[in-house]
Amino acid sequence: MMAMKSTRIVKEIKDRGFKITPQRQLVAEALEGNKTHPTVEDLYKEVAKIAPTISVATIYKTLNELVEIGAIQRLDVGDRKAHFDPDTTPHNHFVCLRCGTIYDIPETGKVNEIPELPDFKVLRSQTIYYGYCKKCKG
Amino acid sequence: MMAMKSTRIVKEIKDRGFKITPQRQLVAEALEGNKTHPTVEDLYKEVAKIAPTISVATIYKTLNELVEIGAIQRLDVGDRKAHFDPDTTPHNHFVCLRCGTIYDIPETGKVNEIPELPDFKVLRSQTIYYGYCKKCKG
DNA sequence: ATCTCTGCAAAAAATTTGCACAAGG
DNA sequence: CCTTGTGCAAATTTTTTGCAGAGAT
Repeated sequence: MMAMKSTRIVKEIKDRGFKITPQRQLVAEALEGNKTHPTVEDLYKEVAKIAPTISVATIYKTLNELVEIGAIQRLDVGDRKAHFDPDTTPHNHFVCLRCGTIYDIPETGKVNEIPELPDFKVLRSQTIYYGYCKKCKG
Repeated sequence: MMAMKSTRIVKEIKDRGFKITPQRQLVAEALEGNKTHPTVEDLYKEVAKIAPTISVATIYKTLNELVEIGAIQRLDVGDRKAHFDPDTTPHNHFVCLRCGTIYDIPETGKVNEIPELPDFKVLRSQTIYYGYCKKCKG
């Protein structure tokens, strides 16, 4: 039996009636508070340190569940890999075109305002800025 | 020899010193003024009607070139397929979560404003709205 | 001739699926 | 037991790459 830290994500898994398995626990812990916007591979490597027999398929399944229940969000920045963000509150992202790092950008109020679009029911929005970060623009 | 319509995209290909081949001409024509945000497959099918021997690899190569020279833009909306948009002027997109249709949303001024981010050199931004379109929200 | 571009096929990368078995109520 | 979840492997899907030959100056 492993130590069962009860994180926010773990709680959301429970609330939705999913079982807390060691695998889900580890994926949840790897994501909780994680600001690096990891890919599936990143998370797989991270979790595999502790549970070396876990399979990538389980990571994919778990992540898809977490996205479906709204515990985390998927982030597509154009590198053809899914990134995952445990922060589901309104905020934006900056992607460095040179090093690929994804930074959180606090919402400005203006940008995150959802305009009234007569023919659409808008549920959420997502703004991505592209450019060069401090490390790379020099 | 085919009819060589000189579209904006064709012009940008020329200006960059690339040759205007029948394949590039057809991909350019398929994109010019296209508001449907087609995928590679969409474009392949479209172009293959006229040039049945064209290969998907050529479509990919052409599209990547066009994106690199800034003649068109790549659009990632979360369905794990690249979409392409010949409109490179500032505007946003709405993605219907039910039918997957991508709609153009005119810029509001507010949303497309790029905030001053001290540690970043912002080159462009991209806002995507998610929800249900008129056809699907009923 | 030379340089570029295309088509084919193979490879690579990312993600999903099917199924037998394990785990836990 | 019965349901749910895992791991493995295979299958799918999307995209890239290598190379020989075609085409255009």
